[in-house]
Amino acid sequence: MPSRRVDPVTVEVVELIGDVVSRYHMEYEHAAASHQLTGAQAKVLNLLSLEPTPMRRIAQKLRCEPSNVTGIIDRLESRGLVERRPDPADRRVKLAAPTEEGLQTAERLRESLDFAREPLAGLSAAERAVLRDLLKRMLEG
Amino acid sequence: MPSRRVDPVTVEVVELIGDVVSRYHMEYEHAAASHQLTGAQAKVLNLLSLEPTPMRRIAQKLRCEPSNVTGIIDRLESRGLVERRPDPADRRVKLAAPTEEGLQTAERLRESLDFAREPLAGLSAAERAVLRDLLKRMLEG
DNA sequence: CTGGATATTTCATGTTGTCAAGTAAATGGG
DNA sequence: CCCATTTACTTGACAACATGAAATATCCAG
Repeated sequence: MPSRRVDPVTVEVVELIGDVVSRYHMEYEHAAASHQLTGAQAKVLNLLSLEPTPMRRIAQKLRCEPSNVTGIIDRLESRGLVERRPDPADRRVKLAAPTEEGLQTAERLRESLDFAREPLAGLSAAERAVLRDLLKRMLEG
Repeated sequence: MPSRRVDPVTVEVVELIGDVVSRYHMEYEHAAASHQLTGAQAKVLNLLSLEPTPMRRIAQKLRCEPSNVTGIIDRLESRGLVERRPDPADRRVKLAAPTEEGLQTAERLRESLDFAREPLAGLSAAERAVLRDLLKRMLEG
């Protein structure tokens, strides 16, 4: 029995979420590309702009293998946006940290990531609060 | 002007949408992998299960270059899930169509894509309707 | 019929992703 | 202290996905 008790509203919501996901990606990639970054690079640079992070931790955040992070950091480093620093507390660890230029790029990137802010302008403050609560409960479930 | 009037609720909603997107992807990839498919292959197979589709049209749906679709269809075809058919109306066009096995796989895939349905179960019918309307207005904006 | 547009493929190339193997450093039980 | 194990990272091999340019076949308008 493939689809039993399929509430039509649920189906609609599922489709809308698919649309949101699709739009999110499109606009994220576009914003990244406008700074000559791929989506993955933009994600990592944004992460590092909060604080220098060990390679392993980056892999966990990205939910990928650590060996993958090596390549992404390599490419960011070769462009002078990121550097590897030793961790004074553990010589095995390398902390990836943004350079000055990397921080500036991350800042400009954040500014161009208005994709979710602008569409939300159409909702009132009360509606945004309702949306927040519904999304929160959906994610908890 | 980097950050003018950044409503904290808006920021929260943006973050939650990021979470939704991340979770959607994770679960989509997982569902696809459980049928030995990549995310892109699952997306295409699902698309084709609705109707046979020209290569070019698939590229438009995926928002990628047509040359990319060639490879994805190649891999699906080599596994017997999809076949290329001539378009009787235009001999330049190739229609990608699911095989019988491809249709069955698409059907099973759909069943395992409950990722968005299950979390929504935590919301009442009225709440789902509100969520639908808010998402709809957000996407229109 | 010819010239330009369209649909697909092929090839070269780059990024992201996996896995297995290797190096270096930390850690804990004897 | 010493050795075995674990942990962090890199390397290398390989596959999928993505782009762009060039080739081929077909369509279509003039």
